[in-house]
Amino acid sequence: MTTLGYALLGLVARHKLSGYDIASWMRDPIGFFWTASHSQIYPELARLKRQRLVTHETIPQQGRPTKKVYTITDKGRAVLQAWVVEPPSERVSRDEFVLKTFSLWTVEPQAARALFQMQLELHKQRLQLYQDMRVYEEEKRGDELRRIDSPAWASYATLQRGIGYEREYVAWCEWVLAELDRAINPTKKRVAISKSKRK
Amino acid sequence: MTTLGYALLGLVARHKLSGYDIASWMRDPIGFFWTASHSQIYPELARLKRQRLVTHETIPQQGRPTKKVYTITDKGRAVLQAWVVEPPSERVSRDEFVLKTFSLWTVEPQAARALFQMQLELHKQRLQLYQDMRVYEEEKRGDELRRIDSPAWASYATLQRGIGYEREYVAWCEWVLAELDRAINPTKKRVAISKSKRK
DNA sequence: TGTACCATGTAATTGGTTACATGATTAC
DNA sequence: GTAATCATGTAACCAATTACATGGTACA
Repeated sequence: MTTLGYALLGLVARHKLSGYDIASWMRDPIGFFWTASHSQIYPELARLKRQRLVTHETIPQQGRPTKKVYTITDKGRAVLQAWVVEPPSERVSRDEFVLKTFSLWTVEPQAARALFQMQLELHKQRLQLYQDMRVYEEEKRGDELRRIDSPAWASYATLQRGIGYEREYVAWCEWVLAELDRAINPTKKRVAISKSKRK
Repeated sequence: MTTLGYALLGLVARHKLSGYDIASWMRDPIGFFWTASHSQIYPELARLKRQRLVTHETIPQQGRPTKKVYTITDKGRAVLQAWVVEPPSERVSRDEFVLKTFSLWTVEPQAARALFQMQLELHKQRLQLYQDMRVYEEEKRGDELRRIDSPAWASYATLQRGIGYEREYVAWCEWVLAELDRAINPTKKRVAISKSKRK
């Protein structure tokens, strides 16, 4: 079984979904840390079906291609549960941007600054988005978010991780920018820039 | 050019290194967010050489295989610099553990607890390690860490990211554990468990 | 008339991991 | 003796991305 397989099981354990539906969910990363495209999803669903971890109904439609709607089987649920509680195989989380930072000493501070400014904006935006999602979920789900056996709670837990991740990324970008600024305006005892000091 | 190629350029821009040396550095992730094994490194070095981005001296040794020590070329440095300031292609950072969390609602709270406890310890350890490294670097490098055109500063910047990442991961694990505990000891107004409250 | 959405697949390519292959030296 | 370190490579496999392939409906 591949990790993608478990991702798909995790989705069909929640809802009946077609391959197309799954592909739409996974265009944005599910749980904020996993994506896949339809070209990976369709063959994987076929594999899951051969292993009897999912079944599907074939639903003919008027004026649209026939679709297959997948459901998890008891065997599938058991396999999913076994995987969930298994300690994860720890692979490095690669981050191209941090790798760039590793060689940041080779470039002009001004260019580095522009780069980090962009990245800061990107992560600020995502953070804002996730925080809005949190507010929305809290309002919409209410008590469901306190039941750890509800899918809503699990999604909320991954959302928390997304928020923490982005918040930390933002803070790090700001730290690097401050370092770069220190080098760009050489020590003139920077006074009263407090306007941009939005903390 | 592949991202790995730039990682190698970033290393040989700092020191003269053999393929073996590079493989040793990259067993642990460089910049805390990139690894590679020798089977990937040797062919990539050959490719970089064909493109004249690196050169090597062949160094025969007594009682050891001849080694090739690589250096970056001017062309290589130019290519590296151009890549560094280029905005990164944004790929999702996959995290199998967060994906497991997405399906955590399907399993027993006790099993989930054990899982998160393990993960918490793991990230606490890494955090401690990184923090020790920071102290060590600060003592050893001193003023070099204030010069943004020094490799030491760049490494320090990536270390900061590693620390932030792990600190946030720890906080998130603790949050999930608190949630799980809330469900495990049903609302008995948890009093005086303060012994295990190590904050 | 062209773009977006619904719907499902296969093929080619790239990047990364694991395994295969060889062989001397040093330290326990 | 046996494991770890030094030293370099190739081959096989797997996962993920990008491209190829088809075709109707809805909407601006």
